Amino acid sequence: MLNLKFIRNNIDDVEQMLQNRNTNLDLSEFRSIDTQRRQLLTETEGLKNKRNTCSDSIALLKKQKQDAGSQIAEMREVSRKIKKLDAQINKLDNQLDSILYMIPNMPHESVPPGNGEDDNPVVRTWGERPSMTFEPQAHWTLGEQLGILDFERGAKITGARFTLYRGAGARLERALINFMLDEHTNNHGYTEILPPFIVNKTAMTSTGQLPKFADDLFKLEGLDYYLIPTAEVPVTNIYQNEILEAHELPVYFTAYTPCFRKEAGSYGKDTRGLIRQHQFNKVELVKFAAPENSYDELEKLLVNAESILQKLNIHYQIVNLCTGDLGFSASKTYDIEVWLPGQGVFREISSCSNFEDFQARRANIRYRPKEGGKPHFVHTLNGSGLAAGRTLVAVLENYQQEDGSVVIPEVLRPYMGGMEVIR
RNA sequence: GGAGAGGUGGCCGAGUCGGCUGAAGGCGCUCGCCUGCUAAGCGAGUGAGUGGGGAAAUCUGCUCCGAGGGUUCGAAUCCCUCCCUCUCCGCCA
Repeated sequence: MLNLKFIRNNIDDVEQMLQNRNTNLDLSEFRSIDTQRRQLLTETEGLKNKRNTCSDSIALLKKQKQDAGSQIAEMREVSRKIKKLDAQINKLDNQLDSILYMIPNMPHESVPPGNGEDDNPVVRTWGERPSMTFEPQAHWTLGEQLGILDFERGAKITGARFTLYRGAGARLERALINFMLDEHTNNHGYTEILPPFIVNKTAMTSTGQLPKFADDLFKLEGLDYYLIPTAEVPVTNIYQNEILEAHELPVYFTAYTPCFRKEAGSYGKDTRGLIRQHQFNKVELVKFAAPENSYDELEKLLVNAESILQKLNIHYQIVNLCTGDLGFSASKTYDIEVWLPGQGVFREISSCSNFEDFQARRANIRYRPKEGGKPHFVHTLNGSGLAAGRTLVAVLENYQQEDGSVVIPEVLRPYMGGMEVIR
């Protein structure tokens, strides 16, 4: 969330930002609650000051065995007033919080203006479209023909948007996960994490999934526990309510987890194939950085994610999300979009974001600056490195051959027991 | 699931019959002194949040001893609820 004082002092900018992000939120309520709250706060603090000093003198009187009856009677009245005021303030605090939690992050100045995904400028492109002398197939056709993806049985076991992997398909997904983790831990300096796949409400609120996006989460019956929609949630919360030392920053974590999303509101979208599942696998990259170099860290994180596709030798492009397409918690986001010949489109395979102190403020993650003094909020970043299911889609579609077989990319073969082709 | 113990500042750890304890003592850290360097020693300082005054150094109010309620003029200290940790027993991957 944003800093209360920041909103108070820059309310016009915040309202402009809400417009740019197509967010329908009126801040007039915020204004009135905020001023009211501050009035009551001054009042109650004055009374508390009186109570504190009086309590001291009552203690003194009692020690000297003198009568303190009249003061006690007076303070009884004061305490009653304080209790009443505090209750009012508490109510206002809750109202204020619920507004604060719904305000999205301020975009960084380098974020281009725009209404939606069509306005995202392409930052750079890597590689080329594979030249195919035949009509490329979509991955769902390839996967079913090869017997490695079984959409019907997945739906039978659970429902729509659940898929059964089989044989070389299951192994290929596992190979991709292991390959990615090895790259990030061995070559990019990340520490591997295996976090809980179920988290509590506090963790979900810290990273921004709650309260606004409850509809997209799977909640466990009768508990305040949720299935994670991304490893970002448990991994960012590793340092919830902690103060790090400046020399510890930046911290790099990578984690494989399954991800669970309801995909509410996307009925009829990407219904075929592996693109939009309720459960998918992802290797995530998470960073905690000092504010002064968090944007350098974002560029590096992006490069780390890209390197996976480069080693797989798959064509992709990078877009800079515009104000209208930017996620709720992010200040800036790059999407990596991979080329899918079977569908003839670029599809998002990774989303790399700097959240600045937006999540850190919610999660209360701070660090003590080198020069000493009060702790500051860290900047948090994360990005997919990459979504494994969609990477598998990209491999199938880009490495397909005319006969429907799929060549396994060189770098994955050691992870596939030396297998070279799936046929 | 049953029985018991406990949750205090960056860490360890005191806190008596509720009141000069935002918190003793120690460690760590910072600054200074001293020894040729290192180690040791000596002295001083060192929690967080939020509000107000001042150009600033800084001064000042309020809150915080797992979380939330309650009792009281006053609670880290008493009562209730919840959460977490540890030990033992049972069960289980």
